[in-house]
Amino acid sequence: MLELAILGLLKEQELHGYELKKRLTETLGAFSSVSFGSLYPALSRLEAAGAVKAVEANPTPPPTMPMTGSLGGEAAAWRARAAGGRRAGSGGRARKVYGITDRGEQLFEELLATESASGDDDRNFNLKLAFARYLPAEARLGMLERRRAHLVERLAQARGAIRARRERLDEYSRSLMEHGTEATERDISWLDRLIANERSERKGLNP
Amino acid sequence: MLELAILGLLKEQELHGYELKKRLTETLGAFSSVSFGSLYPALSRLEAAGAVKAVEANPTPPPTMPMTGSLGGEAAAWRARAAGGRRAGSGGRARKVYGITDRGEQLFEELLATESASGDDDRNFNLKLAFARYLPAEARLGMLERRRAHLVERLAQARGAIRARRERLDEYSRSLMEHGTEATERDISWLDRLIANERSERKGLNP
DNA sequence: GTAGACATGTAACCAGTTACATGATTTC
DNA sequence: GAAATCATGTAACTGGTTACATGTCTAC
Repeated sequence: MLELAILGLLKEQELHGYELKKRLTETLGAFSSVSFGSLYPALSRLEAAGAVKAVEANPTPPPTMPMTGSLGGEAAAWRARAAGGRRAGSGGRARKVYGITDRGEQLFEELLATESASGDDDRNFNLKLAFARYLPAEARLGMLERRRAHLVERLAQARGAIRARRERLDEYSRSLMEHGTEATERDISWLDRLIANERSERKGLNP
Repeated sequence: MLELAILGLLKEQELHGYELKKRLTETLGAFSSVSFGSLYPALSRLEAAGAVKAVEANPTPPPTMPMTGSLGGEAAAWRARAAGGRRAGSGGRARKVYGITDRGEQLFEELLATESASGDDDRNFNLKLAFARYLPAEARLGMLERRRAHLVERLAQARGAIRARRERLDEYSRSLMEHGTEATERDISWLDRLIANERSERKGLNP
């Protein structure tokens, strides 16, 4: 999971661990806080697997990103390679800037497509959605629909549980469960909007 | 965390592992799925620590629960001790029915009060709220307010992140983040309602 | 000269997971 | 007698965590 997030960020631009962590924390809600203690080992694993490699902090020409047309991130890219070689003008100890390899791109694709049975599920979906733009339209739609189905089922169960126990539920549990079902309802209709969007865009493209 | 959930359920009535798992799954949203592989070891640990003990599946008179006035749960209590001794009329292998001890009650209190720095945080809060009725009013209010403060901070950060990157965010990430902030806003106002409730009840009781 | 941001890494631990092993009882 | 459900448990693994160790550079 963390691997996926790392690869996804490195796909956009080369980064060193410290900067990577910042990005992880501030942009991917799924990783409100990764610790260095898990980030660096993850990077090592990826490096050992040949999915990323340490690059000379060369003057990387604005890394051509064909997919998004994202003009942004430039400031950060600059920050990441500041002043050429390792040990930049600002900041401390020598940094190791990583780039994604072809193997890494491949692995990313696999991880993103995986029906990741294990793990948090909610977190997982959020993370994958953050990288959904890299998925082919088909797969993306499938992912949204599976998620929707899953939430619908969860909602049904939650409602069942509430109905079955309503009177013997204390005030706090009841409020918690009701709030939970409301949140799930909203998640579902949010997904509905995303799905509708996908479909209309698809229709627009191959008429 | 699992320990807390187990103790909380055993506080209400004696249960065996299998039944415990069902309760965990269906009522505590925080444990949508605990596996036996973690439940049984947890029970062993608790038993080793003297927090729970295996009880003779005696004809337990309707376990007097002073705190909640919950009339419910009787059907399940019956199910749990069906037909007296171990190896009941229905179902398979001999079961081990656990009850909470004084040590366990104490541990429960500690776990519930703990500023559990580690772990999921969201999950954690939900679980604790489910047992909030066991907390003294003071502590309960404190817990709600800390949670609120935490969410407010998270909201501010999320908004900052969105503002800072709005244009260079792809459609999916943006939608995800916006949906996230909306959810957080709702969580906050839900908490506000709970907090208001606490205060008004407190006022009602010591005028 | 010291506080604080930048930067990387290791080791011990933790709370859960899956997969496996075992076995009784009921229902078809 | 096969399948489903009830019931308990172990072993190997996973994916993170905290705490610690180390070091550089900048700004006050």
